[in-house]
Amino acid sequence: MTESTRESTRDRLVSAAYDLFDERGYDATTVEAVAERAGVGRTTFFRAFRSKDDVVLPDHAAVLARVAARLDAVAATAPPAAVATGVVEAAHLVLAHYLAEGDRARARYRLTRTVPALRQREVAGLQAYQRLFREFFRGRVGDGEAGEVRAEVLAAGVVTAHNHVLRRWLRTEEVGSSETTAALDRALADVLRLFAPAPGGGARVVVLEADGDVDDVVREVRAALEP
Amino acid sequence: MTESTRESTRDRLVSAAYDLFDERGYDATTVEAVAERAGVGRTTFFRAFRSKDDVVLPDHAAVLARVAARLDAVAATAPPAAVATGVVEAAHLVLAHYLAEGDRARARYRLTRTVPALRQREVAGLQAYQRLFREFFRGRVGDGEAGEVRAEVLAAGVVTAHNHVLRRWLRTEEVGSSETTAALDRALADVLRLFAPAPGGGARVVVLEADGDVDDVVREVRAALEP
DNA sequence: GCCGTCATGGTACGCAGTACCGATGACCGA
DNA sequence: TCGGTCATCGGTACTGCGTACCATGACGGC
Repeated sequence: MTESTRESTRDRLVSAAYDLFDERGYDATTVEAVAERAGVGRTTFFRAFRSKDDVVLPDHAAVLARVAARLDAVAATAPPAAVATGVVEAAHLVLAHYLAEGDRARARYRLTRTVPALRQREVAGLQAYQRLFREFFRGRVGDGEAGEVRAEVLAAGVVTAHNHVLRRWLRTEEVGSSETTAALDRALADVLRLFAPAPGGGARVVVLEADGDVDDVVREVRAALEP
Repeated sequence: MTESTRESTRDRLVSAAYDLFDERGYDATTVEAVAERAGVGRTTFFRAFRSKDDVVLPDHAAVLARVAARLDAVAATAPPAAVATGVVEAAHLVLAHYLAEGDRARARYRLTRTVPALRQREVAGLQAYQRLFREFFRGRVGDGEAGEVRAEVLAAGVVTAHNHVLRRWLRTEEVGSSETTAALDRALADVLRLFAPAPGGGARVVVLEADGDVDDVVREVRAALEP
């Protein structure tokens, strides 16, 4: 059988699975029932998907690979601005995929909310993204043990912020895509700013908010830096 | 009563499981074999543990409850210093549990590294901690949508930093407990400092590193704050 | 037309997890 | 001491996921 028809059976299996999960629920739906509705045998299902829950997240690997490719495109010596751009654009890749999916993404969200096995599966998927970003940040946010921790924490922050915005979109139906994109940018900027290296290179200072007097802030900085 | 029956059935099952997992591997060990070595029936195993992988993380729920209790002890109006202390002490509870476990914790680490199902289970456990810290930080690190994101990102940072230090201890055998405790404090301070509100209340400034001249830093702060 | 090659589907099996039920034994009041 | 009650245990049977194996048929090269 050719490649195109193999893909179509895969798609038919996904559609059949989502339909049945919606009708009877995840646990009450057997793999055999999904295969039967898709018009294939049970064996074919397990050839297309490694497990029953794999059919719920069919293109996780593909999106992950696209994110990895976008991050790989950033040179090791890239300046901070290019690093930030790479992160933001990688995040946009994921968001764009969800926005394109539309209703199916929302159906999956409902499933992962209610079925513990699928929730675990989804969290494991997030972990894969986090590992990607951790490797990406390694060496870019400091050296030594502190740098390692910072890279991992930053990666967790990026993934968490993205996931937060994504969940917000999935939860509420009236939020537009442009609004969601803007919210993602804001959230990512909030996270990335925390770890932004200072232009001078000697010290790293982050100003989160500046409602008070500037002199107070300066005094505070001096107190923190001078022994 | 003999020595073996004085130990609770649950503990006997855990020991039998870890022994067999070490001898034959996780997948090659059946629940029936574990129950048989523990001297009980298969039904009793499933009465003590909800699933096969539950026996690998037997006191996850207990440690989680202790952490929750420690965080609950922090008043909603507690000052930032008390908030930070609560977080650090809660993290120390988890670390202390691992240090007390010793070899079993290392055996579990090896298992979670090699068996995919157990790795998924472990990250799901981390998610539970993260949810706890998220609720704890909610309302303490800002209001509105930005505050929500920040609470979740901060929770992810705390859990990630803790997990990083913990994994480092699990990986290398020569690291002492006091050294690990110090590393945990450092890592948590690094994370918490990012979100620490300024004492003055008007501005928030974070000094991550200060290798350069103090005047340079001050100039930088002024440049960032003054429009 | 004949023969590899590969996707398919069917069969059988192991094992996790659940439901049910009878047996055992501890505890307690009479 | 006896009998009743109740909880815990172990055994049995069942569903369903996931895997291994094998026969079949379609396709393409020779």
